[in-house]
Amino acid sequence: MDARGRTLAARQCITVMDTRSRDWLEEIGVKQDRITIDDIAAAAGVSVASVSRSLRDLPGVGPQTRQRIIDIADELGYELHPQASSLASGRTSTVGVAAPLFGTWFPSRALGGVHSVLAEAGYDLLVFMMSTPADRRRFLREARSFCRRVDGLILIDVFASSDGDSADAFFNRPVVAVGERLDGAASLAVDNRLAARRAVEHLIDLGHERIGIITAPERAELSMSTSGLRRLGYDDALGDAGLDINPSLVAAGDGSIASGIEAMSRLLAVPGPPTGVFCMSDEMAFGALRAAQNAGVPVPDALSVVGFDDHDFAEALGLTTMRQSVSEMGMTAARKMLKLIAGSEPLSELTWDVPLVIRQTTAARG
Amino acid sequence: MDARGRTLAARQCITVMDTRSRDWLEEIGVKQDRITIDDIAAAAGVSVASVSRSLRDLPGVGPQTRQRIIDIADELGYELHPQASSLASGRTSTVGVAAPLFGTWFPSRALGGVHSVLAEAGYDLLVFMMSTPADRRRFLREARSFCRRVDGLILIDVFASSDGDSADAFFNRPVVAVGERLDGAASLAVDNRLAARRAVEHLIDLGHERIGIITAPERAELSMSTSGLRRLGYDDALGDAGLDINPSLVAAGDGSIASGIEAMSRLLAVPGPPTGVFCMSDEMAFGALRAAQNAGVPVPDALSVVGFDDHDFAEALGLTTMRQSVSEMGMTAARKMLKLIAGSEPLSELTWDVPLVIRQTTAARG
DNA sequence: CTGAAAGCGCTAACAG
DNA sequence: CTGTTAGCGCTTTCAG
Repeated sequence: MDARGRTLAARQCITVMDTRSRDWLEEIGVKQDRITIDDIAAAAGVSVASVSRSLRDLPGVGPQTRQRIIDIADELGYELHPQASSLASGRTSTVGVAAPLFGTWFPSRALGGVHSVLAEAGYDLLVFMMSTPADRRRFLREARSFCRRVDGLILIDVFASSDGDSADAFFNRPVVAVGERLDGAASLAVDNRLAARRAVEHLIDLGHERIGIITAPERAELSMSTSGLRRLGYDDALGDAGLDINPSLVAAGDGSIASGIEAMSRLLAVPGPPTGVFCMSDEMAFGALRAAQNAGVPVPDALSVVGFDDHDFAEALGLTTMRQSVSEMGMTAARKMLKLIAGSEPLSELTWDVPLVIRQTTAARG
Repeated sequence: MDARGRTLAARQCITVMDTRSRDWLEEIGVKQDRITIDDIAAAAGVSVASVSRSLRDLPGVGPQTRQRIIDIADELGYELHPQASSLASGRTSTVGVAAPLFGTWFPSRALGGVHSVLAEAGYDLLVFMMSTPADRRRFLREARSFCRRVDGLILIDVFASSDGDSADAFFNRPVVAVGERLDGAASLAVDNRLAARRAVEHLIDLGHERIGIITAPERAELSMSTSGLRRLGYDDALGDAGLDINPSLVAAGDGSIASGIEAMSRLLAVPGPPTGVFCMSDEMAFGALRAAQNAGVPVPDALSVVGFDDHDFAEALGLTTMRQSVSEMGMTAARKMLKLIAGSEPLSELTWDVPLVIRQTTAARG
């Protein structure tokens, strides 16, 4: 350790220990920068085994001995060395979270939920972001070594092809998937088809008959992606109501506001324009709202819009939408992970409810 | 290892090894689940030291020996045990990122930038989220043990009081702060005062004289927070232009869209309402835009609005704003961290430029 | 209830 | 260029 490091370590001690304990440390011959379990054992006059047991609330230590050890460790500012502990025990006290893109609403929100419960349980979070296809390949390549660093893996909104091993076999760790079902993983998924159907039925109930849809992109890798399922829900609702599916009322977006603006503009330009529109994401719905405004089409008087997500902005903008409660999904996923790690539960597939939240962008057909 | 674990490990091997290598493994007596450096050494007929050197591109191994070792490791699907490596070397190949709230735009975006460069450099990311004051306390309490798990710490948008140790001394690791200056840390900060001044000057240049401001909350802990500095910039601009600072044109928001709506509504109700408004965040600006729309005040004809952030939505909504390029800030911070870890650079304070981006919500006073 | 001792898998001197 | 060896700091049988 260089001079600078030494100084820093010394300063740090000042924060942690009072004068008495520092003197004491020297008295008992501890001069190192880093306090180890041996120091505590020496200071307490016991073996390292007893220290380890005491500090981890394991049985096999007398009450007064234990308390003394804890007090001393406290006073000396002892801190467990995570890597050493992990090497010896095989546990890591860390869970991995892989998600497509943290700069994006859904995964960020979910990550927040996951973190809040895991932090409380004393787990750290190792993150792996997959924005690009290259990242996805990298993940597959590095996944196994990544997984050695964690006790479990939470996959947010990531698809894993099921050819070959199931998820827990491949990663050799318990895994919980949020947003999608996954073979060999506990999952927390949304019934996208049903939810979309409900959204469109809301429009139908309001008396709308020319109902458009702004779609999100398909994922080529998957036979039935979120987008595809939501599209089926749209078809279901229209079909059940005896309404035709009009291809000119289907506009493709890419998930962004800008694409929502563009798609809505196209829809508004159709000969018989829709009086109601279902958007596969709130962001596109925001765009749709803006396009309507630009075109002078009053919402909800001349146009009803329903979104999907319940994005943070949805309430303020009065958007009627399907609520995903992503943060809560994250928390639930984290709790499930904790149980899986403890080995106290089997895998399970939970379908997350997506209620309709009616606000100000939908109204009965004028 | 229980039966289930054993099975999984076996299945996993199938993915990684072809038949030949599996037979070979048994031949040379390897029967464990986890392949260690010793197995590679045995298989290659060399010492573990040579394996370690070869795999880490360290000098001191003959070219053909090295290649043979690499091939064998590859064939056997050898994977470094991170904790063991870390325990022995003292390095962790991980950097910590602490931020207030990942569900929020600024930190999420920054995290994305940080991750992209760190991932490429082979570092993992350990995250620590501080949404609540309780989280902040927890961070201070656990920071030192958290830091043992990382080679460096990136603080996004977190304030640390400077009483007591400087940052690198306290954490005993290199730290880079993004968003704020911090004693003992490299920093990447924005000149909030100057940027706000520029925003308001833009309005002044456009001929506006009654210029309102929608403020973000102060942080009680700090004498001069982001919000306070931006307010000073507003005062600077008005002062220099010889315009009065009218307290009734100052409306407080909390950063949210909803608060922006409310604040703008208040401003619009003032006897001499502003013709231009500077919002301390884009989100509040979105709210302001909506309030104007609700009130039938055309933007930018009767009201100019300038925000601060260049939020993802700003472009689509045509908002004139001060661009922070948060993702790039994150990338720059990460690169700086890499250099600090390598020990090749001193701390530095970089002031990040915040250019004005003129879009459609500002225009000359009509 | 307590201690001794054998590792966990890898790195890094130090010899040869 | 290569091998030997002594740890890194903690956990966990196994004895006592």
